[in-house]
Amino acid sequence: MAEPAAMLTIGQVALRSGVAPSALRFYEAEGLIRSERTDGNQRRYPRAVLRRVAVIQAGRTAGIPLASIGAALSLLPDDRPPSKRDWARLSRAWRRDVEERIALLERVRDDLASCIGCGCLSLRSCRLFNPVDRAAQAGAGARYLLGDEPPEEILAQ
Amino acid sequence: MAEPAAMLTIGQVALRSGVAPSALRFYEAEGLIRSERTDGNQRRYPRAVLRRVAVIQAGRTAGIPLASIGAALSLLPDDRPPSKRDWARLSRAWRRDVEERIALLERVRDDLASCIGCGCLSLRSCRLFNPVDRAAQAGAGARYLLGDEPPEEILAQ
DNA sequence: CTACAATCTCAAGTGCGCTTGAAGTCAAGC
DNA sequence: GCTTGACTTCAAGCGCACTTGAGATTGTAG
Repeated sequence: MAEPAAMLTIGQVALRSGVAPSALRFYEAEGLIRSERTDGNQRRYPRAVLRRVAVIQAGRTAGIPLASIGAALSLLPDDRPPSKRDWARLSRAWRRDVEERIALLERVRDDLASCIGCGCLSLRSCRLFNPVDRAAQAGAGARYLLGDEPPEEILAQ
Repeated sequence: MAEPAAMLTIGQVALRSGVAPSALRFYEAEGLIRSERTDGNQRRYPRAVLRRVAVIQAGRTAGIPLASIGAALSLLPDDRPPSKRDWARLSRAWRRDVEERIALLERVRDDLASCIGCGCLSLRSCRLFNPVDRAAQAGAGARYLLGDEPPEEILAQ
């Protein structure tokens, strides 16, 4: 006697997820979520969409680009609960991303702290000017190539 | 006998900082850095600009919007080394931002971990669906307003 | 003096993640 | 049956942080 599992309107999903209808339509256009349609062409979502939207939200918070989130979501079943393995795979992959991001931020935090110590006056030791893994960013590469002398010159004021 | 402290061309600053000339011009247009000009109207930077650019880079890495970085920089002297107090002020302010951001990411990380445990099958305990401080994001407010029942319904598949 | 790389300005373009607006359709309550 | 609010599509716009390109000028090495 499983009921038809009432579908949600876009407004209801928006309310429950905290995501604007326009964003939901956008996600659908980008293939991150799907909907069925009424005879009158209005979207109807299975409840499972809320899970997907929650995952999208978590990914966005973690700074993962929408396209990557979409790729990850495509590994999950579309409107059925993901299996433990499905989920573990996605979860692990993101965890690494998140932890890298955390490590980067911790480094910035520590650099800021160390700069309080050095006062940035005689900052031979200031890590802000030793941008070790700055290249790790999505930069245009080619950072500190040839002319990269040690901060010596920078230090002279 | 302090020499004229040779100025840097935009290309040199680009090379040493790892920031593209176009970005340096952009930063100047936005008031984050300044330059002097040669008779022929080319930019010349004092070495101190490298400090400012490094600060900009650190801020960007920390996810601080350029405008806020600009505001922070405006508290620092323009082409002289900042005093310990100047620096400590900026440094402390950003440190809080960075730590908030880290805390947010740690929460996402932990949520992902907890979801491995719950498998998202019977996720009464899944924190992904309990978006506690999701509202802390730069969202459009109004998240989980009235119709915000506990995940009960979400849980039903 | 000349050649050539580097620099200049200004306008327009890019990528991401949406939002907004116009013009029209649908669905639910009275 | 009608009104009203929620919904539809499509195109365009926005904010951020830059990049790109055109066309002109500068600065330096030979």
